[in-house]
Amino acid sequence: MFEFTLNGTAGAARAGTLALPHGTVQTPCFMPVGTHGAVRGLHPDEVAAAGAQIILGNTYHLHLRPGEDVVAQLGGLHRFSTWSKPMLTDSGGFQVFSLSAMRKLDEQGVEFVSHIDGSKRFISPEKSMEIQWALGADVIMAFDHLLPGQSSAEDAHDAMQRTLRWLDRCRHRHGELTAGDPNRQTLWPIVQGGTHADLRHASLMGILERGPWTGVAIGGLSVGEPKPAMHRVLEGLNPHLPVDRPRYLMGVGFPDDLIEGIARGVDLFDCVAATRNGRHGSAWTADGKVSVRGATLRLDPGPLDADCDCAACTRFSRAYLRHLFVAEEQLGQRLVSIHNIRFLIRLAETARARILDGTFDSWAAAWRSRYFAKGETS
RNA sequence: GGUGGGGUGGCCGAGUGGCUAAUGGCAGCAGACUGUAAAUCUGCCGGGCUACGCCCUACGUAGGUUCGAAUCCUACCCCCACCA
Repeated sequence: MFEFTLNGTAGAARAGTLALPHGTVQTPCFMPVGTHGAVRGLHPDEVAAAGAQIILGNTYHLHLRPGEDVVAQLGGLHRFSTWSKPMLTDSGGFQVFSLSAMRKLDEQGVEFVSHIDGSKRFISPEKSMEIQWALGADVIMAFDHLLPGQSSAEDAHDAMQRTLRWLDRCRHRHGELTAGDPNRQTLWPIVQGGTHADLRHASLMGILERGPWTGVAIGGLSVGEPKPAMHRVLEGLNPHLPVDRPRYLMGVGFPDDLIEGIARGVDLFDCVAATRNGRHGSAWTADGKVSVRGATLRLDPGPLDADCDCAACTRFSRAYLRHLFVAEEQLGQRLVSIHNIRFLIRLAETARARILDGTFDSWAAAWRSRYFAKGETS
């Protein structure tokens, strides 16, 4: 269980297969985010129909509501949500970052003020493991400390070292929890270190010393740093990452980020942008972004993206989708969310095919020039 | 026909002498969003410019008072309510 098989490579790009308790995942792969145990706005069948092989859940949010005890009593997150394929939960580490204004951090852990009712909640590495074990995802993440993208070397060093110390505690507690059932859930560590090459290297070395691991995540990117900085981090880590383990670039990304990540050896991605932008009326297409509310779509009978096979593109016109947004019908938000998810999943699927047939580089080059032809940024 | 109330930018609606090209809201337009405190947030929104400044045209219509009027006065037009 948790084995990763490399099926082929093209330069740094890799195509693999990851075996998890609830199924296998073919990589490269985009994982939709379902913070509260649901991909926002979508039915699990729609998520599966979009080609999702694995989705995320969130420790912090599910801990607050409904509580991991409730989820456990209802049979775990898979049964509770009826999502039967693999699942990964984030540790709450991202909330250390995103809720920085309402938390207090020390070596022991992080005290959050609940954004729901103002109550104080304490999450430590051990607590995160306990919550994630109760939720029951196939893959769980270490509780880490991440910082804004442009943090100083001193701050990044501090957070990176804390993340390593917390990793020891995560591993210890998770080992206790899974002792009787080691094939049910696996824990992945997270490389931190900001945009500082030496810190990233030290973080990875610290992680590998503590191994073995069934996968390695790269966190703390796409949090405000310039894109080339993220690319340099990935390039710096690539030669040192275990070849036979999946690499998960956390919280990334936009379509071009998937291309650049895959080209630099990343296997797994997750990002809320597909669903959030979908709800906000921004769709990705092979020719760049399309604002679904845009006046130019008013009488456009064509699909959002002529190349797309999603539930929105195979049936509805741009004019109708625009109408739904203007009329504030939820169907519009749902359809564009489905489209964006399908777009990223299909991008990863195509990348995999191109890696396997050896044409990844030329395909990626053509993809970039078309996607950015209109001069857009992402 | 009489009495009272009212006519403000695409719509609704503030504003009762200068700080008003005119508060708000809606509609419209554009943009942002990366391990989800987001069905959210931001900007533009009379016209024209050799534009972070200037010039036009604007508060029913026409005239008047005033250094200065959406704001005061007069006439007219229209709308609403009630009374005949």
